Order: sequence, then structure tokens, then C-alpha cells
Amino acid sequence: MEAETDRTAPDEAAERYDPREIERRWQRIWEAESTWVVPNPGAPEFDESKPKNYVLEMLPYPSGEPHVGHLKCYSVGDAIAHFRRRRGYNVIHPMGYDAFGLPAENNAIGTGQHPREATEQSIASFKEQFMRWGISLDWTREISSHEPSYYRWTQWIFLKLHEHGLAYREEAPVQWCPVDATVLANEQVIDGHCERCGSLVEQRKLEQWFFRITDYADRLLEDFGLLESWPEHVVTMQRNWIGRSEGAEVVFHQDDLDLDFNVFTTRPDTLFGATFFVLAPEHPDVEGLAAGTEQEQAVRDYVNESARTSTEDRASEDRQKTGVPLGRSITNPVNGERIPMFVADYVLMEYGTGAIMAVPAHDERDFAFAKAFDLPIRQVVKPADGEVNPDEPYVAHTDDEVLVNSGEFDGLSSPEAIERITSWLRDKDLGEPAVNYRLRDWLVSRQRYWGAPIPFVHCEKCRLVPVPEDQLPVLLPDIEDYAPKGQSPLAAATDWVNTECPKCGGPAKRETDTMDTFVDSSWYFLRYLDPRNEDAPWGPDAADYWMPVDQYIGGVEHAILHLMYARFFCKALSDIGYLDVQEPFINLFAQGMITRDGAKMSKSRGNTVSPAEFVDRFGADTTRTYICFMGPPVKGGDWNDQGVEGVYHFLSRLWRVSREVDARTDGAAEPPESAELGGDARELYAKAHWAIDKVTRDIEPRFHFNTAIAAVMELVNDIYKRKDGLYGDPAGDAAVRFATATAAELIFPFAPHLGSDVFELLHGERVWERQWPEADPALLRRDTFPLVVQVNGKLRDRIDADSGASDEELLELARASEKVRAHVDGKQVVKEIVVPGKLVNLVVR
RNA sequence: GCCGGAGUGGCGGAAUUGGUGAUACGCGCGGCACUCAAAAUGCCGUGUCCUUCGGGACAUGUGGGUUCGACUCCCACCUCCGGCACCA
Repeated sequence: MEAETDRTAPDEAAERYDPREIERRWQRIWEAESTWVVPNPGAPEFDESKPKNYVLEMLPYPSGEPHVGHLKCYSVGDAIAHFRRRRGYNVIHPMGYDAFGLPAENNAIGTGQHPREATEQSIASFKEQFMRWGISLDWTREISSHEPSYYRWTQWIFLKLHEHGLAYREEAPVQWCPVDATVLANEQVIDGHCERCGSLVEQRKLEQWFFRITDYADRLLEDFGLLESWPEHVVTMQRNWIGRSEGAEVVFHQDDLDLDFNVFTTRPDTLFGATFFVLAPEHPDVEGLAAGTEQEQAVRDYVNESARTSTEDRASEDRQKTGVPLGRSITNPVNGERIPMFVADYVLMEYGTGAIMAVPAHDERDFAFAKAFDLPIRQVVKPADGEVNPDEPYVAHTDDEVLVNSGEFDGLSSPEAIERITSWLRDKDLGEPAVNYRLRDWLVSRQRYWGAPIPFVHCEKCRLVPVPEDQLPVLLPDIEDYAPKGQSPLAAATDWVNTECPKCGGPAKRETDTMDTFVDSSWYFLRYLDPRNEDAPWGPDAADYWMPVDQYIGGVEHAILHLMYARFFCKALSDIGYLDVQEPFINLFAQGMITRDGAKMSKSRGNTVSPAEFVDRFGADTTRTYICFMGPPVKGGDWNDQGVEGVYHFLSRLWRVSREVDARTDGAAEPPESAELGGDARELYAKAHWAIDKVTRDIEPRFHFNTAIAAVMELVNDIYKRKDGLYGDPAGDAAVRFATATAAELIFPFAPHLGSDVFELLHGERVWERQWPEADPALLRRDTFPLVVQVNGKLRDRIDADSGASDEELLELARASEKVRAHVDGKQVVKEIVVPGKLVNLVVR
């Protein structure tokens, strides 16, 4: 058996689609000829006749090997890049690595392997895969955020933000893991527990660095208007995250201590319904207020206990409201009423002023607290036409309700009252309109090793001093021990830490915190534009030409943080004067997640798909095309091994028929004259044009790659169906050859190697150097069409009709049909509907 | 609880603005050809039920509605997925 198979093997190999060989060949050509390298304006090869287009996929975090999610992202992006190149755009399509980050460092703690080493191994494996996938990337622009030539400019941007008051240092509560003795990044805290050791996370107060993103809250909201195409839900998620709410700040006076307390409320119309007042346990005045009252000890106990309770537990949904009285009361400014004060952990220090007026009748949380502590509930808003259920708070506020128990404001509608009461407060200097945000400033410092050092020194004399620009980068030193010890591992690098103050020359210590990796990825799309510039992060000409990104592609998991941080950077850099765009990503495409057996892929579940394995077995073209064929890329899809084989089968059919067509027809390179074609030749030729039209519209603007690929499959099926009847006839040969070359052109964005190969065979040209084909409208129009005839909306017949037929002629045809007559005879036709080119509907009674 | 998205054959999915047989294309399944045989390849068939083989009835989560006509629009409900969640 073995021997027999071996004897036939060479022959068979020649007859088989062998992606390995084809893909290697084209990849070598692209690399040798720098096919996808695109020069900047000013460079000798720069083509100024073409409009620019920036196609960008989110850069990967290099860890291990790329997974299917990466393959999907880059397959989708590459299809768009290819398509736009061939539509006449000057396309920039770069790649890089988000190389700093915790997994590499955590790995180092266990193995002692330097994070740089592990990261660079992963980068090499990612790059090798990207090459084997045949993604059309300009590798001369490759960057990695862990290289000093990159993070030098991350540090430079940090200094610029600081210079313009957008970076500052302040004491703030941070997540602290008591077992690992380290500060954790928010992403490392899973359900209130440490990602690594699982212990309960505590809050501690430490000096931290922040970026003042809250200054940009309104612009981040307004500028959604500048975007062309972003998924609705991503915009909504960001909007919710920013959480802008309008209302008023109201001043309550506390007589005993002669203190003013401001509260923020969105419901100033309910001010008369405030029956108590609550401070967050962290509020700085809590201790002073309780001091000397009989509540002093109880308050102290409560505050200590809530400090020990994790944020997660405090926020858990069905937890009973807790709190204790402060032993003091405070005056409601609108009616002079003295209401009791409480401390309770349902009030958050981070939002508003950390103090609230409680209106139990009209707020669910205040209501729950009032019920638990038996406090009065006073209704001040009621529906214009009826009563309210006293067992629940009444929270609606519309025009259809009126104020009661509110003194001079009785009878006003809720929206009116908001306005009147707010201006009344302002006149009396007791409050003013105010806006509050859920968004907080961005905490960017991490007590971690594997990140860009924050370029500051602490001098005993001059305190906090920025490292001068000409001393950048502040290099990340090599260290021995990555284990967390309560401060950044960098603190142990004493040679590095001890330095001179750039200002006074005296002894100083370096800042040992590093930056959140989201900082690195907030500007990488700018560095691609001018990656080897040693004098600036990017040249203004490069940025002016290429920005903004015309199409950004990535997973929806970055819908909030990365995308919002990058938007903030773009605006800040623009304000500072280094950029001329307000929004970095004009169009965003969020791809759906690929599952396997209906579940998210994970190592623990054992249902991961290794792209490398499929690329080895079926080739990159098949694997990429399969991913695009699974369903619309916005949606998720379930990986199916047999589906991959189906696509392999399809590409094999195209490959095989191309060899046959080349052998059986002569080099009719140019499209046939459609006027000379008849019968099957014309049908096939028209089918090719139908496919051109379909694929073109499905790729853009729809991004429905699955139906585009299905259209090419239909074309290939049609070639198989008609080819044998066309060979030999000159017009027939031309039609078959044209149709097959067209199938290659159309599949090229998804299967670039095979597309190039088949096109070269039949046409002798490089497919990527040609313009994208255009469908001939004359061939899309058919001479006849199947007229659908309905009676009372039910289909009764289908008749070939002339495309140019008038409404009356169509009706004649319909009435003449035997099948129709069977349903119409003996009845009265009450209505006749004609949709030209489509159908006739006879309504009978 | 609030905000999104989605429910179509055995499976992934298609139907682009309410108008060409709902289910393109692919998978799976069945059959045929080639073969000693298998694989590979090519071709044909494949929603469900009924059928006198002409065709007929029913089918897009459920129930209503609008319309000559609804997968598509409206109302109510059910299920699933994603995000946010004591934000005053």
C-alpha cells in the first residue's frame, strides 16, 4: 500500500491545491519587493496623486502565540486594506506590540526570566505568525512599546501633560493586596479579590499620579458628533461611563461647628422632601462632627468597619443599608428645618461631594435607608392625577406631576420647579446649577516593574522635579528580584534610584512608579506615522497627512478604556499644539468574539483553537477566508472544523478550475466584448459582473464578508456548470477565462496568496497592482425577469416578463395566467398592485 | 434594576429601502458517476406535513395589530447574549 501511494504521489501533488508552496512563494515576493511599504509625504517614492487612508487594527499584547481573535481582527483589517488600496487609496497599514504589562512580570516572579526576554520571544512568535498569515503590513513602521526609542516619547508626552497641568500627583485610595504586599491595577482586581493570590483586596491611601481626563468629559461627549461610524453600543457605553448628570449644588449649614456642607442633587425640586442628611464614611468632617457627642464611639467603629469592607461588598446589590447617626443635625436651606445627620456607606466619597441630602419619598436608596432606620418620609411630588403607593418611592419626574408640601413652589411641575428652586437658591447664595460626572481622573501610576518609568525625581530641596526632555529616556534598569514588596520593584535598584536633582544638582531619588500600559497604547497610532524620528514623537507633516485613522478595528472589550484614553490623548495633544485632529478614530469596527462549542475559548475549558495548527493544515488563505465566512464579522461565531474544510474545498475548486481553464483556453487576457456573447457565454460573463457588484457592495460599506465570499462561491459554481459547453469557442473561452480571473480578483482581499496566484496564471499581472474591477451596469440589467404574480398576497405563478414592460402589460400577463385564473375566476378583482420589475398582486373578493 | 443586541432548516448563516417562490452560500446528510475498492473529485437531491405527483397546506421565539403584501413596521410577552449597576 505504502509503495503504491508513493508511486502516485508526485503526479497527484501536481493536481492538488498546495497552499504551503503558493503562500510561501507570494510571501517571499511581497517581502523582497517591499510591496506593502508606504512612504510618507516628502519621501522620493511618495505618490501624491492618491488620497490617503489609514487602516489600523488594535495592536496585540504579545503573550505566547496569537489566538483566533487576533487572526480575525487582522484578517478583517487586511481585507479592508487590500480593498482600499485597489480602490486607489494610499493605504498605511502598520503593526506593533503593546509590550509592557503584568503577565510578563508575573511570569518573571515565578521563573526569574526577565520580562523583556519573555516578551521579545512572544513578539518573535507573533511576527512569524503574521508573516505566515500573509497580512499586508508595512513592516518598516513596526514598533514596540517596551523599546526605549518608543517609551522615551511616552515619557515625553507625560512631561507635556504635566507642563500643561494635565498630569498631577495626589494622595488617593488604591487597591492593595495584603498577601502580595503590593498595589494592584484595577484590571488585576477580580470581584474584589487579587487576581494572583485570590486574597481580599483592601483600600490604602498612597500618593499616585493622575491624568486630568475629567477636564475633557464634556468634549469627550460632544465630539461623538465628529465620528462617522462607530457602533451605537460603544458610544452608549462610553456615555454611561462618563455619566454626566445635571442638577444643582446646594449648601446646607451646620450650626454647631459652623460648617457649610455642599451636596449635589439632580432633583432640586425635591429639596423640601429632605428629611435627613448623609455623609460618606470617608468624609473628612465625620470625625469632627461626632466628636463630643454620645455617638462618637459608634461613629468611629462604623468608619473603621467600612474601611475594612471591600468596595465590592459595599456595592453588592441586596445588602441591607447600614449607617449610624452622627448625633448632629443640619439645616435645610429652603425651609430652615433641622434634619438629623448620618454616616452611611451607601454614600460614596468619590462621587459628588461625599455628602447627600436624603429624600426618601423620591429616591430608592434613601427610601430603603429611611425604612431601615424608621425615618420620616415626606412626599413633595405627586402625579397630577392620582395617588402614590406609599410602599415604594415615587421617582418619575415629568410634566404630569406637581409639587406639594413645598411652600411657595407648590403646584409647579417637576421640570419647572427644578429651574425655579435652583434660581431661588442662587439668588440667596445657597446653591447653583451644577454638573457632575461618574468619570474620575485616570490613575496612571503602577507600583510595578515592567512599564515605562515615570520621568520625575524627588529632590529634598526642590521636591518633585520633571526629568528634562534632553535626558529622556529614563531607562528601565535591569533588576534581580521582581517580587512585590509594598513598593515598586524598581525601588530596589538603588544605583538607579539615587540620582541628582536636575534643578539644584543635589541628591535626589527617582520616581519608582511606572505607567499604566494604557498610556503606551494611547498614542501608538501616532508613532507609526514617523517611527524612526529621533527628534520628536512624530513629524507634523506625517501626522497632518495620515491622521485621523480612517478605519479602526478591534475587539469590543476595549470599547471604554482604551478607546476613551486614546480620544483624550488626541484632544490633549491637539490642545498642546502637536496635533491637528480632535478624534483619532473616525470609523470604528468592533468585531464579535469567536467561540467554540458555544463557549468562550479558554485554556481551562480546553476549547481553544490554535490558528497555527489550521494554517499548517489548510493554509493561511483557507483559515482567513473561513473566519470571514463564518458570519458577519461584527457578530461572534462558533468555530467549526468542518467549516474550515468547506472553505478549503472551495479554494481548491478555484485553484483546480484555474489550471484547467489555463490549459483549455488561450490567453484571452482582456474581457470579452459583451456584444459578441450569447447563450452560456453571456450568462457566465453576466454572472461575473453580478459577483463584482455584489462583492464590492458587501465589502464596503457593509462589511458583510460572508456574503461577499458566498458570491464568489456562486461564481465558481457557475464556472463549473458552464465551462465544458464553452471551451473551444473563442467567445466562450474568453468568458470562462474572464470569469475565473474575476473570481481570483474578488477573493484576493480574503485569500491574497491564491488570488494572486490564479490571477497571475490567467492574466499575467499582479492582481494588487490593478484597480478593483467595476461591474458593467448593462450586464447587471436583465432583458427579462421572473414576474411574481400573487392573488391576495399569495404567490400563484411566476412568468418571464420583459424588463421594459409597462404596468398594463404586466397586468395583462398576470391575468392571462392559467394558474392565476384558477384563483380569480368567479370573483371580483377589487385592486391591482403592480411593482415594476418585481410583481403583480391581484386582490379579489 | 437600567441600557444595548439577538431569536429563521439538523448546524453556521442569507433575504441591503415593506415587494422575484423565505431558507442564497457553506457544513452535515442521502443518492449517482469514476474506482476492484476506498479516498479524492464531479454531478443530483435535501424546511415540515399531505398528495390522485398536477399540486396543496403550514412554516422566520409566542400572541395580537398595521398593510394588497411583514423575517422586515407597531404593541405585549418569553428566551438568550453583552455592558453598567447604591453615581445622589
